[in-house]
This record gives sequence, C-alpha cells and structure tokens, in this order.
Amino acid sequence: MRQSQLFTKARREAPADEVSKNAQLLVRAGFVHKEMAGVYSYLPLGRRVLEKIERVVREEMDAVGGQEIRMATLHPSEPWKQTGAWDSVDVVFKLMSRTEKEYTVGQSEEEIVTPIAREYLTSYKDLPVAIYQIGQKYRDELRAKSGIMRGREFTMKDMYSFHETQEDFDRFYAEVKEAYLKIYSRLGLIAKATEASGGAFTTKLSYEFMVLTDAGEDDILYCNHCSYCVNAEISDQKEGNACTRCNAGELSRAKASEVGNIFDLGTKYAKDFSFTYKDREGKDQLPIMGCFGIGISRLMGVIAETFGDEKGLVWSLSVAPFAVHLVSLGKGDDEISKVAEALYVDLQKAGVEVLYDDRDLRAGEKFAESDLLGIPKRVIVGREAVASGVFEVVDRATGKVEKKSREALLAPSA
RNA sequence: CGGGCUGUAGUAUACCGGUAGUACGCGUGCAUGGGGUGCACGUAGACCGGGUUCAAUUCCCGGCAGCCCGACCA
Repeated sequence: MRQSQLFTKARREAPADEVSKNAQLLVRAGFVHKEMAGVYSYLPLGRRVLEKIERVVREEMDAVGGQEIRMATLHPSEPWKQTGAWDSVDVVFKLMSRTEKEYTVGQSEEEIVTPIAREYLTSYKDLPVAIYQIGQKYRDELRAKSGIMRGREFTMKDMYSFHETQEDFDRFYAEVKEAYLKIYSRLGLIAKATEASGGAFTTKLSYEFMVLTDAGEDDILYCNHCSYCVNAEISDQKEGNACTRCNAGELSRAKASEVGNIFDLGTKYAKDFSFTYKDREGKDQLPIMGCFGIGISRLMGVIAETFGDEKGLVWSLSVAPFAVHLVSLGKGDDEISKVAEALYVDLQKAGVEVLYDDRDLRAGEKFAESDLLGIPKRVIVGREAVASGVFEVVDRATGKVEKKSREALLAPSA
C-alpha cells in the first residue's frame, strides 16, 4: 500500500474527547473514527489489525474443531422473551419497527444459536459440536468508556458447543482454555485464566481471561508463584495472603481487562428451547452447552494500551497492519525514489505486507508518523542506502537499528 | 442511572454582551531536504431551541452531544 493513497492520515494532536491511551493513539494514527460514545468505525489500518487478531482466533478455534458460521445480528424478540433475557438482561437493545414489531440486536447469540442447533443436532451421533462466529455485538451500556475497550458496539468471537455428557463438556472446556491461552500468547499478551462468577446464567464457576493493564476494569488477585488467579469481586482473600493453591506464593492485586470468558451453560438454553436429541436408547436428552467468548476489538485496545509508548502505537508482527514500513527520504531525488520503488515492488513480490511512505514530506515528519503508526519494522531509503546498497532497518519496539542488504530484506525469514 | 465538567474552523485551542484570534491541517508559490523546516498569500468556525437585552458566540433555562467519578458490566 502506498501511503500517498492511504485513505487516512495521522494527526498531530490527540482528540480532546478521548482520555484513554488506546483511543487517543488509534484516533491520532487514523486507525479508527469515533462515531459516538462507545462506537467506532475501523479505517483501513484499524481494520487490518482487527483482521489479524481475527485470523489468530480463527486458527485456534478451527484447531479445537470449531466450525465458523455467521449468525444474524438483527434478532426477533421472541427467543429473547423465551429465555427471559428480554426483561432480565438490561444491556439488551430493544428496537421497534414501523409495524410495531419488536427486535433486538445481538449482544450474545444463545437465543439464535440454540434454535439453529436444535434443527440439526437430533442424534447423539451429531455430538459433540462447536460452532462459532466472529461478528458485531451490541450492548446498551449506560456508560461507554476506555475507548474501544468498552463500547456499545464491538467485535466478538463467540463459540457455542453442545455435548452429550458433562465429562465431554469438561474435556472440551479444558481444550478451549488452552486454545485461549495460546491465542493471547500469539498476540504477545500475558493472560491469566481467572476464576470468576458465572454471571447471570449459571451458578457454576467460570473462567475469565484477564490481561493485566491499568486500563482494565477488573481487579484480580493472582499468585506470584503458580497460575492461580481469581477475580477480586468473588474472592474473600486479600493482597498479601499466601496462595492457597501452591502454598508457596503470595497474592498480588492488579487491574486487568477481561479479554475472554468461558461458561458452562448446562442445559438452560436446551430447556428454554426444548432442544433434545435421541440418545443410544432412543430417549430424548438435553445437551450440555458451553459458551466461549473473546472480545476481538477489546483485544485491539488492550494491545494498544499495553505496547503503545510516548511516540505512538507499537504492534507485534502477528497483529500489525503491515509488517514493514518502507520510508523513502529526499524529494525529487530520482535515485532514491527509483531504489525505493523497486524495493517496494520486490517486497510485495516476496509476500511482505508493506506500507510504502512515498509521500513528499520531510524526514522528521515521516519518522514521527511512522513511530505513531507502530509498524514493527521500518526500512529507510535515503542517500546512504542508495550509495551503499545497505538499508537501515529500525525496530519500532526496541528502536534498534540494523543494516540489511536488499537480499537480506527479501529473504523469506526477514 | 446518580453526581460533576465541557460544547468555538477539519484538528487543538484563545478572547469577548457590540458576531471571533492563534497554531496545526488543507490549497498556491518560493526556499529547504535524515527527527513534525522556513517565509508569503489563501481556505475555513460559535451544537440546537427558547429567554433576558438596543444587541447573545458570550448571561439564564431547556434539549442534545461528549468526557470524568460512581453504580452497572454476558
């Protein structure tokens, strides 16, 4: 992508109506556009980041056998009334049509997925099954805050699984828990599987996946020795207490952001929708259902919060909108632009995702903006490079400078 | 939802009861060319409704919007 053609451009100043680091940086850098409180549009660069995160999530969900679908986001009110959520869940948006028919927009999809599953899962032979989607969710939050981390519209991956037995559910639950931890680690984040309350729909314990960040809304207690971690709101323990699991560590308290959760829904929704399948004896049975969520757009916010520095955003390769920022310097210098253009073409041929700053701007401005965008590697084409054939490569995260030949840059591993 | 604060060019802001100034951006030109360069010219603005007043962007009321604290948080 040529930066001269890029739809957005960075701004010098942070928006006055954003306080959170993620929103300030993302808006300044032109990754997102604020539509209203808690609702953002994702511009080319931001959309690319979202897609990178989705890709990682998709791969890991496919790896545990999940099948991707796409459910409706405009929902009839009936199933929501059937489960009671229409009245009991206060973040449900309620819409009315011209003919006074009531609708909602999805804030979770049990009400939609369960009737679909009922249609196809009629025998024990059909189980277990896990289906998921990545899509928009809508919640009528009283107060949106923290930029893209807590919005009224956001992108979420939600997977639903159906099982014959509790044992089978537990097996799958454990697999997904591992898949989740793998996802966060691939995104460069350290997440803790945290014991939490099951929320509105189950009395069982659930797991929340928490990333430590000051921008988070949750307080957690975690052991400095083992992996024990618990949401402070359900714990009667305190900071400084000895860890009751490993008896070796001590509990610390920290702010964290919930970037995923998994719930054992039991048979609640199967009952609500009279969803049964035939077991081996031909008897009707209620399947056990699980729900597994990951906040895709929130993850993007958490990543921006966690890695962004005073100069701007910092993306790791797995989520960066582009792998390389190719920056040419020197206006009207035919030699430089010839070399830069050729390198741009070759990098693309080599399969490298490259943003090429071909604009006629001064070096300082280009560098400042490059820092703001946070693309992992910056390759500079200036007089030196043209003369020596060696390119300066700057690592955005560390600031380290390497010198690389054209061949090294085009090598698959680079 | 309770409490507080704020609405001025595209962005960030200043001043003011007599309809607005700066910086950035954007456009044109000249100079410049490895960390947001310099100069000149140009472009562009008071959230909406009502009230007070000779006169309101300014004061008052209401609405709407945004932000913060709390509450809430599938």
